[in-house]
Amino acid sequence: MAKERDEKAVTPRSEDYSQWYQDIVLKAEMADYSPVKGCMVIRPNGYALWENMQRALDSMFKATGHVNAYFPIFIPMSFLSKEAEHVEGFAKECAVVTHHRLGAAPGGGVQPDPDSLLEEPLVVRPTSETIMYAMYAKWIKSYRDLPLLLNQWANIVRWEMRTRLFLRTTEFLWQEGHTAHATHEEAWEEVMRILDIYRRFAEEWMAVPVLTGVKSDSEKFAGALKTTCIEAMMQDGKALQSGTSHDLGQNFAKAFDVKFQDEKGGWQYCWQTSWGVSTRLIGALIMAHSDDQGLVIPPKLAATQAVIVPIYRDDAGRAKVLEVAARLKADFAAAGLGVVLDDRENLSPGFKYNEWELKGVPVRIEIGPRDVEQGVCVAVPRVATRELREGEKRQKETLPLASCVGALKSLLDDLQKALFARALKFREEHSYRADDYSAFKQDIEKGGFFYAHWCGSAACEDKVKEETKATIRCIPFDGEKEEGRCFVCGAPSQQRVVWARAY
RNA sequence: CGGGGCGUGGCGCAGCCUGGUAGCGCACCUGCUUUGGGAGCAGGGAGUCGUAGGUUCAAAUCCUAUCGCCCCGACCA
Repeated sequence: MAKERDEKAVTPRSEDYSQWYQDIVLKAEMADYSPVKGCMVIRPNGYALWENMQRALDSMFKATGHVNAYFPIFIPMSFLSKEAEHVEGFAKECAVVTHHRLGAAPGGGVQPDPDSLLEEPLVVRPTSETIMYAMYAKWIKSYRDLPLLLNQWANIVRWEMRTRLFLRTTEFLWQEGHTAHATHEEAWEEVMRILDIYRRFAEEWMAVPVLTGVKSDSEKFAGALKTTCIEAMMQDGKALQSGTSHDLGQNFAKAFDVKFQDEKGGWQYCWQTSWGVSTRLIGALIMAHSDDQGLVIPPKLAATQAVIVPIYRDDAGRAKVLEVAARLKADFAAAGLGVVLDDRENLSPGFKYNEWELKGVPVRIEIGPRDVEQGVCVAVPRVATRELREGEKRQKETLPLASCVGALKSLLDDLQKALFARALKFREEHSYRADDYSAFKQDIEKGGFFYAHWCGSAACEDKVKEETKATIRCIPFDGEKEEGRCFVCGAPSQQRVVWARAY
């Protein structure tokens, strides 16, 4: 029995965190490996989550004046080399299209037709700054054309050496916003406006608390003046960069000649921003909330908020229970809740409980003959929203059928809050002040965020990375000014920065 | 690109060392009994053992080559 259970269950986090993560993704049917190395198939359970994320983010972008557009997946190779830093940052991971036709191969099968060699190879976009700004140069002529606030939802390709489901795959889905402004101030406001949207999305929808801050120079986006980010802590104490918003200054504007005539008739280069979040957020969500039972999805992002599991002994009882269950389902659906009635036969209720827990459905509703008799049902949140009472193994709430919809809604609400609170508590319990570098070298092994003084030099940063694998995750915006000394070299420092090992 | 591991019914594995013509669990199909935390019994279908060579009377097993995938590290969202 124990062995059978092992086969169905996920590997416990304590045993092998990385295997646990993989098990969750595969067994909850979020994604699967594809025939192409490094690429994954996002299955309906995973894609539904992405769609809900898209919907929430997209409406926040729209509410702040952004509009969607779509640019080509192929970029002329020469575009990549127009901005020096940018090409250096991405050259190593670009897929290149060199032919436009297949022909018969000598040994059978097909091969690229040598006669179809492209004059200029095309790069599969690793990000779209270059091709978008080539167009911006064409569209922007006057200060009246600014600001230009575009976003696109797209797939991109980065040929990574090592991939992990959702966290880093060769192809992934994301949104990339690209804006052009008349002044640096406006551009910077945009950078911060978007970062705040990302923070709010992470905290309010994903229930994942994030730090916001600026990247050190060595961690910033290739071609940017400044990169701001949201950083989340995973349950193994590692950091996950979950979104970035870049101040591009005029670097790309100069490279692509994106300029406008101001009120006085003079020509000026635009100030630009770019920002993005990707399907990596799904990885963040999994690693922030899920447990050894399986996936945990916050109610606000779940496609299915509740699953109803009917319980019965015989045909008569079955009919009665299913009738009530169906009515309950209709009531939930009418209230705008995603609900599934699991009326599959020959599967025991216990089996269904485990399966839906594995898939992360926020609330399970049990309804059996006893409940029908008393006009109630039993609601079980995926994660407890309150302290368990004496003798209580898991939180089960008995809800009168009459007021069930409202009760479920508030239970979902409580769950959303509980998940955030739990994640925040976890982060706080794994955040430390580090003043002594040699102690830090020991402590970093256990994971967590370490707030330490840093002199600002890349040399100290490199040394730490070399010796501990930890990097500066961000220079937090809300960090207090505090006189101190770099914990590596002892030079003066005005503020603590956040160090951690990262994905 | 280094280090490790793995390719055997749909999934997870055993068998390989010591060659003898493929087995277990789960899943699936049928029937009956079941259903408040992963149900039981009976019957059934399904695998050219990653690929290509070689050794041998005989290869999942030994030898050689090759392909692929996963994990860990260096690069990155």
